[in-house]
This record gives sequence, C-alpha cells and structure tokens, in this order.
Amino acid sequence: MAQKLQAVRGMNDVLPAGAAPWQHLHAVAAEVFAAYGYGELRLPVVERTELFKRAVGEVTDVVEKEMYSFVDRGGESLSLRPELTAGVVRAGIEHGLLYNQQQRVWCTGPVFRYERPQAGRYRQFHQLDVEAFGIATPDVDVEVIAIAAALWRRLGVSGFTLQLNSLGTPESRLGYRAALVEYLGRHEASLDEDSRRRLGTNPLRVLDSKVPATREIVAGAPQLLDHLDAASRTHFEAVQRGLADLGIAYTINQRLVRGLDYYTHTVFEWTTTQLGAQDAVCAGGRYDGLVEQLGGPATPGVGFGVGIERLIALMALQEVPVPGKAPHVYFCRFGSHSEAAAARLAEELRRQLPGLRLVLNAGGGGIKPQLKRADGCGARYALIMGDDEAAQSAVQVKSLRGEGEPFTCPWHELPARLAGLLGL
RNA sequence: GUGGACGUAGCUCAGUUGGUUAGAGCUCCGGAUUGUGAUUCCGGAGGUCGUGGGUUCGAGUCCCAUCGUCCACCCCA
Repeated sequence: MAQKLQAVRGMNDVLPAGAAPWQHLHAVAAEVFAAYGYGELRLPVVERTELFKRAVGEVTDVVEKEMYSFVDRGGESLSLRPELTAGVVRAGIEHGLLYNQQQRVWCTGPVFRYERPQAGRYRQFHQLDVEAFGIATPDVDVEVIAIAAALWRRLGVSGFTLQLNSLGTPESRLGYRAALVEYLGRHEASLDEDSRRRLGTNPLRVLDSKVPATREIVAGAPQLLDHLDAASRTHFEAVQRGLADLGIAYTINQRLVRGLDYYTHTVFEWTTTQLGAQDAVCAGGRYDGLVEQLGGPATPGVGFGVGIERLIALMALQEVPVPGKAPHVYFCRFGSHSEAAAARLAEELRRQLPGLRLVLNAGGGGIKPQLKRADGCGARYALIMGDDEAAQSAVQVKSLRGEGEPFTCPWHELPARLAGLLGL
C-alpha cells in the first residue's frame, strides 16, 4: 500500500507560523557576529567523508555510527556534514585563508546526524558556528565566549550555566590519559560495559558517564587539571581571568570532555536546566592542532557551535519577544471599477514605502469576508476600496486594532498617511 | 542501538466490558434586509479512527507488524 508522504524521520518542516523566531535569531546573530568583526562563510552541506573522519575523529560516535554517508555516481564517498567546523577549516585551507593570518568567521546551516530523535535532538538540525583562526592567545578564547554571551543577551534568553574546562595540549593530555587508563584499569571490574569499552578507545569519555557506579570510581580518578603542563595552566588561568574581567560567570567542570577529538586547551559548554536531557545549547573550545591535521599550515583555532532548535525551544519557553512579521495593512477591494485601481495602488504603495507589508485581497469575496481575512492575518489596518471610493479616487483607512476612527484618504495622500500611521 | 508511553477531523481532545450512518470545542467557509472584522445566533465543509495484516457474525476499541511522535538511556548542539 502506498505509504503516506511524510518528512524523513527526525527532519522537520518550519512553517510560516513558526518562522518568526528563526528569522529573528538569524538577524540578531548576524548583527552580533558582525559587531565582533566576524565574516560569514557559506559552505556546501556535503563534503568528502574523509574530511570528517580526519577532523572529528575516526572512533567518535558521530563518525562511527551517525553520519549520512553515501557513494556518489563517481564512486566517491561523501557525507552530509555532521558538524560545521570541519568544513570551515577545509574551506579556510583551500582558499588560503589560514596562511599566516588571522581569520574571524561564522557560518550557519543544517547538519545531519543519524540518531534516535527526541525533543531537542533531530537528524537534521541547525547550528550557528563561530570560529577564530590564527590566534593562539587566551584572549580570543574569551572573545569567542563573550560572543555567545552577547548573543544570549541580545536575544533575551537567560538561565545558562557556562561550564569550563581545559584539556591542555595533546602531550599533556596523553600523560593524563595514561594515568587515567592506569587508574580505571585497576577498577575495571566495577565499570559499566560502555565505560570498559571506552577504556580502550576514548578513555576521557568515561569521565562524563552517568552510570552511578562508574561515577563513584571517577570521583577518585586523577584530575585532568593536575596534569596540565605549565603553559596550558597559564593559558587556562588567563581565560578565567578574562572571563571574570568581563563579568561572565562560569563554573569549572573537570568532567567536561568533548565528544569530538580535535579539541585542545579550553573547552566550554553553555547548558540549561530548562530543556530536559538535551541541555547543551552551545559548545565549543580550542582546537590548535586541527588545521595542521587536515593538511593546512599549523594554525590555532577556537570556536563554538550553537544548536538552533534548542535555542529556539528555549526562546519559546522563556517567551522571549520576537518581532512579528504580520502584514501592516490588508487591502479590501470589490466592485467593478475598483479592483484594477486597487491593484495599481497596492503596487504604488509598496514601491513608495519599502518596509510596508501589504496584502492585497485576492479571490474575491464580499466586504465582510475580506475584513475577516484582514483581521485574521493580523494586519493593523484595512484599506477598503469599493466603487464609491474609487469614484472619488480615495480609499477608506480603517484600524483593526482600535487605533482611531476610520477615515477616507485620497490616493495621492495615502503613502504619507500610512508612513505616519505605521512609523515607516 | 536499548527501554517505556502514545498515534481518532487543520488544532486540542471524547469515544462505555468490541455492536447499527464516529462526536465536541477551536479553526475554516457561508448567512443573520442590500458595503464594514474581532462579540452573539444559525448553517456548512472537513476523518477509509497513522499504515498493513490478523482474531471475530461484527473492531476506533483485542493481537501482530510497520511508520511516526514523545520520554529516558546512549550520544551530542
């Protein structure tokens, strides 16, 4: 039997009624990023599978079992991007953006992960991504975090906790990793199955296990921060000072390790308690080895990704005001002489008032249903033109929101009158 | 991938221990003396009860499968 046509699991439609928060978020984000001097990058959704294997890490869950990979007609293995950073770095290397220079960029778009969908977790979701390249000093770590804070402020969302940690350099991490494996190995029998498996593949991930028995063991484990070398420690302290200096509150979470392999030094996560299990709205950190690892010149980098669906869910939950895009006016027209005149006048108004949102009635109907549509679409004013008005080269202007009495206005005065009424 | 809950009109939901043409509210459309909405009144449209099998004389109501949604795990934004 023919199956009902429906969207692919975990991939959602945004309908006109739900588009306002998306538009608002994008507009605000673009402004905030520009305010910090970040330029936009627009990238393909598909990259070579190899890129993600090398960037994200071959043994990560994201690459191991969540990528949408396929072989194209030329026999090449391609993947829908599971995150944005890899593509940004690829583009940076390819176009020489990272050759001995600083780059501040941002990027947005859909990313794909084959996971079991759940509230706040979808197979196609959207991220906002901010990256700064070519700056090794901790001041950019702070800058990037401050951008996220500015975004929350401009949007009017609140209630986040900024969690902070440092992974140190790859070398210091290796030392720590050895100490951790040694410690966990001694307690292997008490670990849960997942953690035992990770012991061999990705032992740091054992640190954020939620299994109670494992947590107990982890509590006594060697601390990552104790294994930082002097330079890493200095870097991390500078980041903390910088944040304190800007009045950005944070808490250090030594169990915060990222799921992607490329992070070094600073890692951070903005979490909320308001979204259930999917509590991370924004996460990022420093990845000084990534560019080189992908074949570019050794270039430090810091950045973060924001989960747009989660942020929007939070905006809805906190009832953040979002500017509406309802029409300003709805133009009712009826009668044999007025329809064409109204169409011409509507075009003229839109031409003269570029910000004007005007819906011209179409499909006929009496004045009553037309006014009903006008009210229903949220317009502030109705313009009414029947043959009576057309005969006087005028139109009736009627407020639908109790803003004054209806009045008749000649066509040629209408642009100025509307501009005044609507503040255009 | 694991465990659990759920799936009836566009939306929110009712539907008795399986029994004749499946209901409500909201939305939508039309009307209430000829050209004025959001209140009120009247009328109308709209569902093969997610889909496919099965049990039964008979299933929205029971069973199986499948798709999807939600919750938790896992993972992560």
